[in-house]
Amino acid sequence: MTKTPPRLAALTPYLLSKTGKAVRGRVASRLALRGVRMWHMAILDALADSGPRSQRDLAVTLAIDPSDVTKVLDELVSAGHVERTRDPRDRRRIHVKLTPAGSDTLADLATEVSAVEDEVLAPLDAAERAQLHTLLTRVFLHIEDARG
Amino acid sequence: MTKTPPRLAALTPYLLSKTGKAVRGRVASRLALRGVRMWHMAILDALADSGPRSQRDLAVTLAIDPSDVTKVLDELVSAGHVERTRDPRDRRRIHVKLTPAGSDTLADLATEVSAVEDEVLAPLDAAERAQLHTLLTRVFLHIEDARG
DNA sequence: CGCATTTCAGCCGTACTGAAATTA
DNA sequence: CTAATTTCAGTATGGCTGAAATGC
Repeated sequence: MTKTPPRLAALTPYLLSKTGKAVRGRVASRLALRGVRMWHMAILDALADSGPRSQRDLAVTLAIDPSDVTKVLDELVSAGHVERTRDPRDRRRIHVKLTPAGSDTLADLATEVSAVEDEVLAPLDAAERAQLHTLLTRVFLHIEDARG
Repeated sequence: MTKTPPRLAALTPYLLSKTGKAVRGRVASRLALRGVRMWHMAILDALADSGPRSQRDLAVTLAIDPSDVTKVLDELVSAGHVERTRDPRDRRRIHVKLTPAGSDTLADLATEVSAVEDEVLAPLDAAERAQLHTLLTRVFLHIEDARG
């Protein structure tokens, strides 16, 4: 029984921060069963959505540090989920491409996240879930472009 | 311009995790200006809400590791925000009490958090903010008692 | 020369683990 | 003796910084 102090619970930022952390933890646990972490999935997702792209692009799009992109890609490559190839037109750039295996894995990971979604949003009916998603999306977009 | 991959944006857990993290970051920056971190405020809040209590109680209530409670309290004590006294009836326990200075500081911190709330929820009107808060509260409570 | 991209080595803050010291 | 509370020391992890290597 962990009754949060009322003053904290009254603050929306606190609720956002706390539920966000809890959700992240659950998703991370699930993904760990498949041997990946958050950034692995995010990168696979970005590649599936917008096709092959440079590491730099991935870093900017996902707001992740370029040096961390390198590490995550090292693992994704050795797992056979993505392929790295030098861009012949600008040899500084490295193009990253999803492999069929990576695509399959991504589908599995999405299933895991959906499972977490069902768990976490259990107390809400379909309309309420949609409402929450809409409100969060608006807040999220607002935050996103408030920082470039 | 950080356009999140559509597949990720479609997942409520992702939105929760991401906005939660962003909000946490903003709150942390604000609190840092006053020389404190999240847990400092959470502990001050818990003390303001329910009066003096043992470190163990604080740890359980806030779901923070007892050893971390020790460290945070070290800082709160030397800042003059709380007082530690041994419980005479059970000398293993240490009772923690808010000082007037701590109480004042807490009020300031709450103001900072409210400012962040206004920033973050800017795109929502009053009714929508209330809606979001209600939905989040239900999800939060559900998560909270799903883990003891 | 300046600038962009990738990579590496290391640091820092947070959270967790394990064990000691004290008291019940 | 077992269990509860506080504390300390060490560990692991993620995100960050700074610089090197390469190419524009």
